[in-house]
Amino acid sequence: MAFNSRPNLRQIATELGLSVTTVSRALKDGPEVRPDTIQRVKAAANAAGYVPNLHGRALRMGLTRTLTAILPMETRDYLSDIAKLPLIEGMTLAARERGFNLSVFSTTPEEDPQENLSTLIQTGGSDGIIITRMVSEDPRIPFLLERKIPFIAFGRSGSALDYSFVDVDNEGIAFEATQMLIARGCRRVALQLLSRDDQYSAARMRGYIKATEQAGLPIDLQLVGQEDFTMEASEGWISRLLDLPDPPTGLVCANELGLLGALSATRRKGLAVGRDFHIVVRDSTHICRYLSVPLAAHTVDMVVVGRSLVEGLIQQITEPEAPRMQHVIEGKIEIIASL
Amino acid sequence: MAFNSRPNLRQIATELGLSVTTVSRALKDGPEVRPDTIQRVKAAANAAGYVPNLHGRALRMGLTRTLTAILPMETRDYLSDIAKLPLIEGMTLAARERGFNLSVFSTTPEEDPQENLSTLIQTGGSDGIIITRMVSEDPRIPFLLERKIPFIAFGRSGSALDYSFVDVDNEGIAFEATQMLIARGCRRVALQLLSRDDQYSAARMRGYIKATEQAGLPIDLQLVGQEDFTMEASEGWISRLLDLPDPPTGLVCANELGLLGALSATRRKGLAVGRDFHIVVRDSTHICRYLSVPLAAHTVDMVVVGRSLVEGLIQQITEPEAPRMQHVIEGKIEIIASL
DNA sequence: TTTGCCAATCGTAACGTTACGATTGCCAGC
DNA sequence: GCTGGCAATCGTAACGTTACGATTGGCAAA
Repeated sequence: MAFNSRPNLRQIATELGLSVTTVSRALKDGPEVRPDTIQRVKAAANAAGYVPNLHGRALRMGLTRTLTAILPMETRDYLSDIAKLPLIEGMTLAARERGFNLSVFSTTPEEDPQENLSTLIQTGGSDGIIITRMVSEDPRIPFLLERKIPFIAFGRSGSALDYSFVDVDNEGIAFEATQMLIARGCRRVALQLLSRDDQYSAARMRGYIKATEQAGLPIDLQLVGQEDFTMEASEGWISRLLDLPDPPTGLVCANELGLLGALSATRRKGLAVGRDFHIVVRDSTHICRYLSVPLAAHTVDMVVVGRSLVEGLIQQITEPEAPRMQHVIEGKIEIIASL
Repeated sequence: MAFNSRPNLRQIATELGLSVTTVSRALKDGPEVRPDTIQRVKAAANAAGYVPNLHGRALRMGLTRTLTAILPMETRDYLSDIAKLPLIEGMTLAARERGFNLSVFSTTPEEDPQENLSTLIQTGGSDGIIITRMVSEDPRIPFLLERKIPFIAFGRSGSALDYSFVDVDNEGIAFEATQMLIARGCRRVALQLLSRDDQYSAARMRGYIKATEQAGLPIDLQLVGQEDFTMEASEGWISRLLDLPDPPTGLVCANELGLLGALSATRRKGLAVGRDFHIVVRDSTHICRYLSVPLAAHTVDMVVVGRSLVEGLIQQITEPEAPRMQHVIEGKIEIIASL
């Protein structure tokens, strides 16, 4: 179907003088069909350009071979969304390899995520859902579990429920980042958190505290900021910290926007980043390479994350009884430009 | 289908003591059904949470209500791909409004586009295709036209064939950009073109020449560079131009990477951008806002482009005889940060 | 009462696939 | 020659939907 009238099983069957059943079985190497018949059928199917009709198959088998990823866009600024590109790439590549299609369902922040989910489920035509941007005790998790809809989450929700997820090791990332700054001589390190994502922030906070305590340094909650950091908000926040009597000399940034705000603030104070002030940024796509500023970045391969999400979801669809994938992906620190 | 067993027409029909046919017709306000029956059916369908099964319908009607967008990723650098995010957003939103799903087919540059197209067509399950990154005399156009596969292209191919496309007014953009630089006093303006896309480059070249000639200035082809500009390549190219005895004082950039290279080169030469040297950049997502450099950007609303592509494609699918959409979208110049 | 008409509803087939049980043909064993 | 068993193949039904022609019932006209 879809575009033009493509050959179907019946056409191939009559062409070969076989039944539809035999052709169907032959194409999937059914043991009931004689090997030479299988060869004949495959040759004919190939010649005719036969490809199974997805809808016929889906109707019969209750399987769509389509996965749907729900991707909320920040809209305010696509720079914050750039990590979604390698994510999409990883997801579609992995899906293609397994014979699935990836449907993308982009949403705006104004829309209710729950609402969207219902719409999507009703629209049907998908074997499973990839949800992102998890929040603490995310209501979508019980919602989907109750309805027995296969799904996988990018990010943990902190709920005790048993569900599939792939997450980035935020605790490890924050730990290593803080440790690195301390090793460079920063005795007071600022930590930038995002307000919207509790789990993410909690994990980073744990890593930060662990590294600070391990170094025998005191924890000063003044140095931890958690808000919805735009570039301006980030600039204001770091400016205020730099005005403290005992200002921080290192910063663990939340994301690219946080970095840009911090750079702006340090420039204004006349601090040289990489000498007077050290920054570790979370960067999924090496944008910060282009800033020509000495800093370190903790990067995570989002293509791998995307692939992993798709694989976990497909596993859940094909083997519902298998244990859920719960995969935490490590990042790695890279020096973007040294002093 | 899809996930769980949802109510179907038959269930609702037996529940109401009606036939499947009547229920089906009632749900689409068929004139053959009594108004109060329609009410009853709709109420029951609503209560049961009935939603038509896409595959049953697709099988019967030969329509998938799915569109597929083929998106080649640069991989080397997602920064060059960031415009795809608003594009995706526009496409999915418009598709959703019209009851279509958007399937994304991400490809890597190593893959053969033609090959990909065949795979995709064979996979089926799509009513139409959105192709991007058109090249001169793009072979995909006759390929798809021959097979009568509904498609729309983002970008023109320069071929004389009659097909649907949405394109950005590159000639107008280059014209306005050049004109603006000349108005700011630049008597020699450099133009940066990309090697991969002939149509794009040719259009920009036309706009550049038109503006230069209109101002009565000579055309110097030394100032026009066409290559695969990475940030480094761009920096090298503009550095060489600045070493000329009569260097340019203005630049029309190809994209974000070109801008970053140019900024790096001017910084090294000690030129103040916005005073000694003027830049107009093509920017689809306002990334350049974050550079805090005085420059002008020619922006195109990629959400609009995405919506337009989807609308053109759906039109072609639903009304095959209607004229093809051939839509050129204007950009607009914005001063990002003035001196 | 019969006929004709129209509105309302129903039954059947078909889209292309796969699951499952039925059928065919062949050959060994008696 | 008949039976049992097995390999190979076939036929039918079903998934949920819609198109199309058939059927029903009621009521007005003859």
